[in-house]
Amino acid sequence: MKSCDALTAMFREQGLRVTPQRQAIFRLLDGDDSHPTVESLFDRARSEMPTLSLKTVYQTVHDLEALGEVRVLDLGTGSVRVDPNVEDDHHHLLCTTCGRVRDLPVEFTGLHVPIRHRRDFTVDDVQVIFRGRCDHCSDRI
Amino acid sequence: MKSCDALTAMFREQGLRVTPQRQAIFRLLDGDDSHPTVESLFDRARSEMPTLSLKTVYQTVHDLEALGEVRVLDLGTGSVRVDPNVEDDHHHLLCTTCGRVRDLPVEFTGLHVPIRHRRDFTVDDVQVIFRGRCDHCSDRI
DNA sequence: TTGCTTGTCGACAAACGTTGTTGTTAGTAT
DNA sequence: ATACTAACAACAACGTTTGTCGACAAGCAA
Repeated sequence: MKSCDALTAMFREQGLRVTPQRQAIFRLLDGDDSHPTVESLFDRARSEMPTLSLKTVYQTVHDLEALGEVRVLDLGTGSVRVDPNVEDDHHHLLCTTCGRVRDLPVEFTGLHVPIRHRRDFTVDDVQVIFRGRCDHCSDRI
Repeated sequence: MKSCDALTAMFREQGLRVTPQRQAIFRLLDGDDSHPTVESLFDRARSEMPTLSLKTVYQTVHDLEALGEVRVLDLGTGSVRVDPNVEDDHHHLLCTTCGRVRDLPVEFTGLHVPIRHRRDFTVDDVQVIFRGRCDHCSDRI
Protein backbone atom coordinates (compact mmCIF):
# COMPACT_ATOMS: atom_id res chain seq x y z
CA MET A 1 0.00 0.00 0.00
CA LYS A 2 1.22 3.50 -0.70
CA SER A 3 1.79 6.14 1.95
CA CYS A 4 -1.12 8.10 3.39
CA ASP A 5 -0.10 11.15 1.38
CA ALA A 6 0.08 9.18 -1.82
CA LEU A 7 -3.32 7.66 -1.12
CA THR A 8 -4.73 11.12 -0.54
CA ALA A 9 -3.48 12.27 -3.91
CA MET A 10 -4.68 9.11 -5.57
CA PHE A 11 -8.17 9.39 -4.12
CA ARG A 12 -8.46 13.02 -5.24
CA GLU A 13 -7.27 12.09 -8.68
CA GLN A 14 -10.02 9.49 -8.93
CA GLY A 15 -12.63 12.01 -7.87
CA LEU A 16 -12.93 10.39 -4.47
CA ARG A 17 -12.98 12.74 -1.52
CA VAL A 18 -10.49 12.56 1.28
CA THR A 19 -12.34 12.78 4.55
CA PRO A 20 -10.99 12.58 8.12
CA GLN A 21 -12.63 9.15 8.37
CA ARG A 22 -10.77 7.86 5.35
CA GLN A 23 -7.49 9.36 6.51
CA ALA A 24 -7.85 7.63 9.85
CA ILE A 25 -8.31 4.33 8.04
CA PHE A 26 -5.30 5.04 5.83
CA ARG A 27 -3.22 5.64 8.92
CA LEU A 28 -4.39 2.48 10.63
CA LEU A 29 -3.62 0.33 7.63
CA ASP A 30 -0.23 1.86 6.92
CA GLY A 31 2.36 -0.72 7.89
CA ASP A 32 -0.18 -3.05 9.47
CA ASP A 33 0.73 -6.64 8.69
CA SER A 34 -1.80 -8.21 11.06
CA HIS A 35 -4.45 -8.73 8.37
CA PRO A 36 -7.16 -7.05 10.42
CA THR A 37 -10.83 -7.71 9.92
CA VAL A 38 -13.05 -4.79 8.96
CA GLU A 39 -14.59 -5.00 12.39
CA SER A 40 -11.26 -4.68 14.17
CA LEU A 41 -10.30 -1.73 11.98
CA PHE A 42 -13.62 -0.20 12.91
CA ASP A 43 -13.00 -0.70 16.62
CA ARG A 44 -9.58 0.87 16.47
CA ALA A 45 -10.74 3.79 14.34
CA ARG A 46 -13.74 4.41 16.54
CA SER A 47 -11.56 4.93 19.61
CA GLU A 48 -10.30 8.14 18.03
CA MET A 49 -13.49 8.94 16.12
CA PRO A 50 -16.49 7.66 18.05
CA THR A 51 -19.16 8.54 15.51
CA LEU A 52 -17.54 6.59 12.68
CA SER A 53 -19.83 4.01 11.16
CA LEU A 54 -18.92 0.48 10.17
CA LYS A 55 -20.30 1.07 6.72
CA THR A 56 -17.76 3.79 6.12
CA VAL A 57 -14.94 1.41 6.92
CA TYR A 58 -16.30 -1.16 4.48
CA GLN A 59 -16.69 1.51 1.85
CA THR A 60 -13.16 2.82 2.24
CA VAL A 61 -11.71 -0.68 2.21
CA HIS A 62 -13.58 -1.41 -1.00
CA ASP A 63 -12.34 1.83 -2.53
CA LEU A 64 -8.79 0.94 -1.59
CA GLU A 65 -9.31 -2.49 -3.09
CA ALA A 66 -10.64 -0.99 -6.32
CA LEU A 67 -7.49 1.15 -6.54
CA GLY A 68 -5.37 -1.93 -5.98
CA GLU A 69 -3.95 -0.59 -2.73
CA VAL A 70 -5.17 -3.38 -0.50
CA ARG A 71 -6.23 -6.93 -1.03
CA VAL A 72 -9.36 -8.28 0.62
CA LEU A 73 -8.84 -11.85 1.78
CA ASP A 74 -11.51 -14.38 2.56
CA LEU A 75 -9.73 -17.33 4.14
CA GLY A 76 -12.89 -18.96 5.40
CA THR A 77 -12.64 -17.48 8.88
CA GLY A 78 -16.11 -16.00 8.74
CA SER A 79 -15.05 -12.46 7.95
CA VAL A 80 -12.83 -10.86 5.36
CA ARG A 81 -9.40 -9.51 6.18
CA VAL A 82 -7.58 -6.53 4.82
CA ASP A 83 -4.06 -7.03 3.56
CA PRO A 84 -2.24 -3.76 2.76
CA ASN A 85 0.74 -5.64 1.36
CA VAL A 86 0.14 -5.65 -2.37
CA GLU A 87 3.73 -4.91 -3.36
CA ASP A 88 5.20 -8.34 -2.69
CA ASP A 89 3.64 -11.46 -4.08
CA HIS A 90 2.98 -13.71 -1.15
CA HIS A 91 0.79 -16.42 0.27
CA HIS A 92 -0.59 -17.01 3.74
CA LEU A 93 -0.30 -19.10 6.86
CA LEU A 94 -3.58 -19.35 8.75
CA CYS A 95 -3.82 -20.59 12.33
CA THR A 96 -7.09 -22.46 12.46
CA THR A 97 -7.24 -22.02 16.22
CA CYS A 98 -6.76 -18.32 16.82
CA GLY A 99 -7.44 -17.15 13.27
CA ARG A 100 -4.23 -15.21 12.98
CA VAL A 101 -2.82 -14.81 9.49
CA ARG A 102 0.84 -14.51 8.62
CA ASP A 103 2.40 -13.54 5.33
CA LEU A 104 4.49 -16.13 3.56
CA PRO A 105 6.74 -14.17 1.22
CA VAL A 106 7.63 -17.09 -0.99
CA GLU A 107 7.01 -17.58 -4.66
CA PHE A 108 6.25 -21.17 -5.52
CA THR A 109 7.40 -22.44 -8.86
CA GLY A 110 5.37 -24.92 -10.84
CA LEU A 111 2.09 -23.55 -9.60
CA HIS A 112 0.15 -23.68 -12.82
CA VAL A 113 -2.72 -25.68 -14.12
CA PRO A 114 -1.64 -28.60 -16.32
CA ILE A 115 -2.68 -28.19 -19.92
CA ARG A 116 -5.24 -30.96 -19.89
CA HIS A 117 -7.12 -29.20 -17.09
CA ARG A 118 -6.51 -25.69 -18.30
CA ARG A 119 -8.91 -26.00 -21.18
CA ASP A 120 -12.03 -23.88 -20.71
CA PHE A 121 -10.43 -21.78 -18.02
CA THR A 122 -8.31 -18.63 -17.81
CA VAL A 123 -6.39 -18.27 -14.57
CA ASP A 124 -6.03 -14.78 -13.12
CA ASP A 125 -4.64 -15.54 -9.72
CA VAL A 126 -3.28 -18.31 -7.54
CA GLN A 127 -3.71 -18.35 -3.81
CA VAL A 128 -2.02 -20.83 -1.48
CA ILE A 129 -3.28 -21.18 2.06
CA PHE A 130 -1.34 -23.17 4.63
CA ARG A 131 -3.61 -24.06 7.52
CA GLY A 132 -2.25 -25.18 10.83
CA ARG A 133 -1.45 -24.00 14.32
CA CYS A 134 0.87 -21.31 15.50
CA ASP A 135 3.04 -22.25 18.48
CA HIS A 136 1.16 -19.82 20.64
CA CYS A 137 -1.89 -22.02 20.15
CA SER A 138 -0.05 -25.38 20.15
CA ASP A 139 1.30 -24.61 23.63
CA ARG A 140 -2.07 -24.08 25.18
CA ILE A 141 -3.67 -27.40 24.20
CA MET B 1 -17.52 -40.21 -0.47
CA LYS B 2 -18.71 -43.75 0.06
CA SER B 3 -21.87 -45.20 -1.49
CA CYS B 4 -25.27 -44.47 -0.03
CA ASP B 5 -25.42 -47.97 1.43
CA ALA B 6 -22.00 -47.64 2.99
CA LEU B 7 -22.96 -44.27 4.47
CA THR B 8 -26.11 -45.81 5.88
CA ALA B 9 -24.07 -48.49 7.61
CA MET B 10 -21.52 -45.96 8.79
CA PHE B 11 -24.14 -43.64 10.27
CA ARG B 12 -25.80 -46.52 12.12
CA GLU B 13 -22.43 -47.65 13.41
CA GLN B 14 -21.80 -44.20 14.81
CA GLY B 15 -25.16 -44.21 16.54
CA LEU B 16 -26.53 -41.72 14.04
CA ARG B 17 -29.95 -42.49 12.67
CA VAL B 18 -30.62 -42.89 9.02
CA THR B 19 -33.68 -40.91 8.07
CA PRO B 20 -35.30 -40.50 4.65
CA GLN B 21 -34.08 -36.91 4.68
CA ARG B 22 -30.49 -37.98 5.17
CA GLN B 23 -30.78 -40.68 2.54
CA ALA B 24 -32.07 -38.14 0.06
CA ILE B 25 -29.03 -35.98 0.77
CA PHE B 26 -26.73 -39.00 0.42
CA ARG B 27 -28.25 -39.69 -2.96
CA LEU B 28 -27.91 -36.10 -4.12
CA LEU B 29 -24.27 -35.91 -3.12
CA ASP B 30 -23.30 -39.28 -4.54
CA GLY B 31 -21.21 -38.62 -7.64
CA ASP B 32 -21.92 -34.89 -7.58
CA ASP B 33 -18.78 -33.02 -8.57
CA SER B 34 -20.46 -29.61 -8.90
CA HIS B 35 -19.50 -28.50 -5.36
CA PRO B 36 -23.06 -27.49 -4.53
CA THR B 37 -23.88 -24.97 -1.86
CA VAL B 38 -26.01 -26.13 1.04
CA GLU B 39 -28.79 -23.96 -0.30
CA SER B 40 -28.75 -25.63 -3.71
CA LEU B 41 -28.73 -29.07 -2.12
CA PHE B 42 -31.70 -27.93 -0.09
CA ASP B 43 -33.57 -26.76 -3.18
CA ARG B 44 -33.00 -30.01 -5.01
CA ALA B 45 -33.89 -32.15 -2.01
CA ARG B 46 -36.99 -30.14 -1.34
CA SER B 47 -38.38 -30.86 -4.78
CA GLU B 48 -38.79 -34.48 -3.77
CA MET B 49 -39.38 -33.81 -0.08
CA PRO B 50 -41.14 -30.46 0.33
CA THR B 51 -41.15 -30.38 4.13
CA LEU B 52 -37.41 -30.75 4.50
CA SER B 53 -35.79 -27.97 6.46
CA LEU B 54 -32.58 -26.17 5.60
CA LYS B 55 -31.27 -26.89 9.06
CA THR B 56 -31.49 -30.61 8.42
CA VAL B 57 -29.31 -30.25 5.35
CA TYR B 58 -26.71 -28.31 7.29
CA GLN B 59 -26.82 -30.89 10.04
CA THR B 60 -26.37 -33.81 7.69
CA VAL B 61 -23.55 -32.09 5.84
CA HIS B 62 -21.78 -31.46 9.12
CA ASP B 63 -22.27 -35.06 10.16
CA LEU B 64 -20.79 -36.21 6.86
CA GLU B 65 -17.90 -33.84 7.39
CA ALA B 66 -17.28 -35.18 10.88
CA LEU B 67 -17.12 -38.71 9.44
CA GLY B 68 -14.67 -37.47 6.83
CA GLU B 69 -17.00 -38.29 3.96
CA VAL B 70 -17.29 -34.79 2.56
CA ARG B 71 -15.18 -31.69 2.74
CA VAL B 72 -16.76 -28.31 3.39
CA LEU B 73 -15.10 -25.61 1.32
CA ASP B 74 -15.19 -21.90 1.92
CA LEU B 75 -13.68 -20.28 -1.14
CA GLY B 76 -14.91 -16.82 -0.34
CA THR B 77 -18.01 -17.02 -2.49
CA GLY B 78 -20.32 -16.09 0.34
CA SER B 79 -21.49 -19.58 1.12
CA VAL B 80 -19.80 -22.85 1.81
CA ARG B 81 -19.70 -25.65 -0.72
CA VAL B 82 -19.88 -29.37 -0.25
CA ASP B 83 -17.21 -31.47 -1.89
CA PRO B 84 -17.94 -35.21 -1.77
CA ASN B 85 -14.58 -36.02 -3.29
CA VAL B 86 -12.37 -36.83 -0.33
CA GLU B 87 -10.66 -39.82 -1.89
CA ASP B 88 -8.32 -37.93 -4.22
CA ASP B 89 -6.12 -35.11 -3.01
CA HIS B 90 -6.97 -32.16 -5.18
CA HIS B 91 -7.16 -28.42 -5.43
CA HIS B 92 -9.72 -26.11 -7.03
CA LEU B 93 -10.41 -23.81 -9.94
CA LEU B 94 -12.88 -21.08 -9.07
CA CYS B 95 -14.62 -18.96 -11.68
CA THR B 96 -14.92 -15.55 -10.09
CA THR B 97 -17.78 -14.66 -12.43
CA CYS B 98 -20.27 -17.50 -12.11
CA GLY B 99 -18.88 -19.00 -8.92
CA ARG B 100 -18.52 -22.48 -10.38
CA VAL B 101 -15.84 -24.66 -8.82
CA ARG B 102 -13.91 -27.36 -10.60
CA ASP B 103 -11.66 -30.01 -9.15
CA LEU B 104 -8.02 -29.90 -10.09
CA PRO B 105 -6.71 -33.42 -9.45
CA VAL B 106 -3.07 -32.47 -9.39
CA GLU B 107 -0.55 -32.82 -6.63
CA PHE B 108 1.93 -29.98 -6.56
CA THR B 109 5.44 -30.71 -5.45
CA GLY B 110 7.46 -28.23 -3.49
CA LEU B 111 4.43 -26.87 -1.68
CA HIS B 112 5.90 -26.51 1.76
CA VAL B 113 6.84 -23.65 3.99
CA PRO B 114 10.56 -22.80 3.87
CA ILE B 115 12.33 -23.50 7.15
CA ARG B 116 12.92 -19.89 8.03
CA HIS B 117 9.17 -19.24 7.89
CA ARG B 118 8.10 -22.56 9.34
CA ARG B 119 9.27 -21.69 12.82
CA ASP B 120 6.38 -21.14 15.22
CA PHE B 121 3.93 -22.89 12.97
CA THR B 122 2.74 -26.45 12.34
CA VAL B 123 1.11 -26.97 8.95
CA ASP B 124 -1.85 -29.34 8.76
CA ASP B 125 -3.12 -28.67 5.30
CA VAL B 126 -2.37 -26.84 2.07
CA GLN B 127 -5.05 -25.48 -0.18
CA VAL B 128 -4.43 -24.01 -3.61
CA ILE B 129 -7.13 -21.93 -5.26
CA PHE B 130 -6.84 -20.86 -8.89
CA ARG B 131 -9.18 -17.96 -9.56
CA GLY B 132 -10.15 -16.96 -13.04
CA ARG B 133 -12.87 -17.27 -15.62
CA CYS B 134 -14.36 -20.32 -17.21
CA ASP B 135 -14.88 -20.06 -20.97
CA HIS B 136 -18.61 -20.04 -20.48
CA CYS B 137 -18.21 -16.70 -18.71
CA SER B 138 -15.39 -15.36 -20.92
CA ASP B 139 -17.66 -15.71 -23.94
CA ARG B 140 -20.41 -13.57 -22.53
CA ILE B 141 -18.38 -10.47 -21.72
C1' DT C 1 -45.75 -56.11 18.83
C1' DT C 2 -45.36 -53.07 22.61
C1' DG C 3 -43.33 -49.56 25.20
C1' DC C 4 -39.23 -46.94 26.43
C1' DT C 5 -35.32 -44.06 25.36
C1' DT C 6 -32.90 -41.09 22.65
C1' DG C 7 -31.75 -38.68 18.64
C1' DT C 8 -33.79 -36.20 14.87
C1' DC C 9 -37.16 -33.24 12.41
C1' DG C 10 -38.94 -28.91 11.13
C1' DA C 11 -40.62 -24.30 12.50
C1' DC C 12 -39.16 -20.33 14.26
C1' DA C 13 -36.07 -16.94 15.42
C1' DA C 14 -31.58 -15.14 16.27
C1' DA C 15 -26.40 -14.35 15.34
C1' DC C 16 -23.21 -12.88 12.29
C1' DG C 17 -20.93 -10.24 8.60
C1' DT C 18 -22.11 -7.36 5.01
C1' DT C 19 -24.81 -4.20 2.16
C1' DG C 20 -28.80 -1.00 0.92
C1' DT C 21 -31.40 3.44 2.02
C1' DT C 22 -31.88 8.14 3.34
C1' DG C 23 -31.51 12.74 4.92
C1' DT C 24 -27.69 15.55 6.27
C1' DT C 25 -22.91 17.06 6.37
C1' DA C 26 -18.85 18.46 4.40
C1' DG C 27 -14.95 18.10 0.66
C1' DT C 28 -13.79 20.12 -3.70
C1' DA C 29 -13.55 23.08 -7.76
C1' DT C 30 -14.88 27.28 -9.46
C1' DA D 1 -17.84 32.26 -0.86
C1' DT D 2 -20.66 29.39 -3.42
C1' DA D 3 -22.67 25.46 -5.50
C1' DC D 4 -22.27 20.85 -6.53
C1' DT D 5 -22.27 16.33 -5.09
C1' DA D 6 -19.83 12.59 -2.83
C1' DA D 7 -19.49 10.70 1.62
C1' DC D 8 -21.24 10.57 6.14
C1' DA D 9 -23.92 8.32 10.28
C1' DA D 10 -27.85 6.02 11.50
C1' DC D 11 -30.83 2.65 10.62
C1' DA D 12 -32.73 -1.27 8.58
C1' DA D 13 -32.34 -5.17 5.63
C1' DC D 14 -30.07 -9.00 3.59
C1' DG D 15 -28.09 -13.84 3.09
C1' DT D 16 -25.86 -17.50 5.39
C1' DT D 17 -25.48 -20.15 9.29
C1' DT D 18 -26.70 -21.61 13.95
C1' DG D 19 -29.59 -22.04 18.37
C1' DT D 20 -33.96 -23.53 20.64
C1' DC D 21 -37.62 -26.59 21.41
C1' DG D 22 -41.85 -29.41 21.15
C1' DA D 23 -43.35 -33.28 18.57
C1' DC D 24 -42.12 -37.21 16.49
C1' DA D 25 -39.83 -41.53 14.91
C1' DA D 26 -35.92 -44.94 14.93
C1' DG D 27 -33.86 -48.31 17.36
C1' DC D 28 -33.62 -51.58 21.07
C1' DA D 29 -35.27 -54.89 24.57
C1' DA D 30 -38.59 -57.92 26.06
